[in-house]
Amino acid sequence: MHTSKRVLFLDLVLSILRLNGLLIAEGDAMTEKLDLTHARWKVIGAIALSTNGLTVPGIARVLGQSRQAVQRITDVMVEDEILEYRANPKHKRSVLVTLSEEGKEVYINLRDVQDPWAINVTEDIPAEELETALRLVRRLIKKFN
Amino acid sequence: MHTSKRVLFLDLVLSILRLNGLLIAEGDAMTEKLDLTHARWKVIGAIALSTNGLTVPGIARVLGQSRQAVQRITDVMVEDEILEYRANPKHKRSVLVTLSEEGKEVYINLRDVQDPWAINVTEDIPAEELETALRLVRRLIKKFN
DNA sequence: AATCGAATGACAACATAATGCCAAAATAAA
DNA sequence: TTTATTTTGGCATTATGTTGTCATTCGATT
Repeated sequence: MHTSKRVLFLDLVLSILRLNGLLIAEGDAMTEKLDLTHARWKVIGAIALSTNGLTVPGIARVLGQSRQAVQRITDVMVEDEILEYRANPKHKRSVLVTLSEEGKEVYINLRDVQDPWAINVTEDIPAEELETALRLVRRLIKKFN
Repeated sequence: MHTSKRVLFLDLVLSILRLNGLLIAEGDAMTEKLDLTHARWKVIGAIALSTNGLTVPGIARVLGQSRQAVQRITDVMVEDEILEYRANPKHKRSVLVTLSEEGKEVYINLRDVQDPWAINVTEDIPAEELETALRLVRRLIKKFN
């Protein structure tokens, strides 16, 4: 049966919205014992994946959120000594957000629960399918940037 | 270059979080003139795609959200006469949420902006890729249900 | 029919995020 | 350099969503 691309795409959009909600629930359940919330582990994940450090608006762009929302979270995480603000050589006002020593430990603990989860979930999914999906998702992201 | 499935998957997860944010921004920009917010068009979309009507918790399941959040939105949308609560033959307390006459018009307007957008975005993307991605996303949704 | 567990509605408290606004700084363009 | 545009920080307001709790209803099991 032939389904039009339009319907296919709208279905994909709704499914991604749904998967987003489920992923957040998964993450929250997974990080419950680490005293993390999704707002927090999303920020930690974004920073950990970056190579040269990220500014607050940079994190917001990676996460597809408003910079104000990210700023709020990073401020309290700096207070909690999970994150640190460091001078940004490329920008006087916009500081870089980095993991503190404690934050790095948190990240290690995060990976300790995240990795087995990722391995388990993808157990029966070929890498090729993941790659194809990732390529498409990135392609869409580019369009909307 | 070979990337492990684990990293691939975690990358996909972050990308989906990001795409989610961008899709919401796209939708909000698109529906600005329709006086809709993403919380609202998500509900309208879910109802419109259902065949036999949906209850509030049903909508929440489709959207991957809490039923309380959906209830809050549907309550104000009923006040605004976009939605209607109808008796549910299968459940005494859990009513069905349907589009009112005005709501149907809103949905028509929604499709008027949504369809060209969907067609435009998928212009250079083969249907097969969309199908593959949709299959994977649904597969993941099933895992997390 | 009686009972038990799951689903639902209702409400409150809280967390997260978006929006709007303005000033300062950075970047790009002239 | 000067000007214009964009980015950023900060702040307040509002919107959205989650979590927790309790009573009611539904559905399944016995």
